[in-house]
Amino acid sequence: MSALANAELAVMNLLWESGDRMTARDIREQLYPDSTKAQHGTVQRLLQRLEEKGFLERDRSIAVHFFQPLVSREAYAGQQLESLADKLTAGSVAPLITHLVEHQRISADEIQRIRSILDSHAAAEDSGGAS
Amino acid sequence: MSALANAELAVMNLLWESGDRMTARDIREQLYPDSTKAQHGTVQRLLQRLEEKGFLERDRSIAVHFFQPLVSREAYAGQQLESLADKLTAGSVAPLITHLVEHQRISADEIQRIRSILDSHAAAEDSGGAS
DNA sequence: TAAGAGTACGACAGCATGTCGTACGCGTCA
DNA sequence: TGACGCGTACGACATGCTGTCGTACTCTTA
Repeated sequence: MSALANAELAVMNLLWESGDRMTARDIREQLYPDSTKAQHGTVQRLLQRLEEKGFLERDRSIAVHFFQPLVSREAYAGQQLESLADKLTAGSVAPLITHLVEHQRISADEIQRIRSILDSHAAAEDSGGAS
Repeated sequence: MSALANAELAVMNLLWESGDRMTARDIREQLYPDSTKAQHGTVQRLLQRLEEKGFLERDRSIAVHFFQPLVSREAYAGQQLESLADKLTAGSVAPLITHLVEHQRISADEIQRIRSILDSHAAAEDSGGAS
C-alpha cells in the first residue's frame, strides 16, 4: 500500500468522517467551498486515482456514482506506522515510542491509553489465543 | 522537519550506523560498491541537500570534509511518527498502536518492550520529574 | 606548476501530484 | 425528439522533488 498525497488524503478524510458513502458532488462541495466548475474534474481525477490505488470503492450501478472507503483510517495509519518502522527501526515499533515518551511528546493520558491497549491484549492472550 | 527520500535515507543510514564521522568518499564506496567516477557528484549532491535540510553537519575546516548526523535516527523516527499521528489521528499515537496490536503486527516481545518503556517512564515521573 | 582528489552546483530526465479542459453518456423536460 | 444539465472518463499540462551526471573551481602535494 502506497502513501497518500495531500489532496488524496483530504478526500479520504471526508469519506472516513462521513461514515456513509458520498457522491463526487458531496466531496467537491466540502473540499472546495467556493466550488467552481473546474474543480469538478479535479475531484473526479482524485477519485479515479484513489480507486486505482485501491483506497476506495465506486458503486457504478447508478448513473451518479457513490464512493466509500475500502481502507479504514486505522488500517491506513497502522500500515504507515509499520512502513515507518520497517524503514527506520528494522520493523520494531518500540524505538519510535521510546523517543516520544522520553521527550514528552506523548501526554500521560496517551501513555495510559496505550498501556490499557497492551493490557487488554495481554488479557486476551492469557485467556485464549496465545501461540 | 521534512521527510527523507530513498537515496537520502540511505546516506543517513550509513552515517547512523558508522557511529563516527565519514568522508564523502567513505559514503560513496559503501553506497555504490562498483564506484564509478560519476557517482562522485551524486553523493556530493545528496550530502549538500541533506545539509540544507539540516540533517547533517559538515566539517569544513579540512580540505576533505567530514560529515556527521545532526539528527539521530531515533529523533527522526520519532518525528515521523508524530507527523503521522498529526495527519491521521489528531496527534494521538494510541490508535496507531491499537491497530497493530489487534492485527498482531506487533509481537508479544515488542509489546513487552513497549510496556517496560512506559513503566520506566511512569517510575521516573513518580520519583522525581513530574511537572 | 602540473596532477590528482575533492567540492560546488547547474542541468536534466523521470515521476507523482494537483489542476484544468474536453469529449462523451444519460436522463429530463419543453 | 432535440437541447440542456449533470456526471463520468481521461488526456494534457505546470510544478515540485529526486536521483543522476557533467563541469568548473579549489586545494594539497610532489
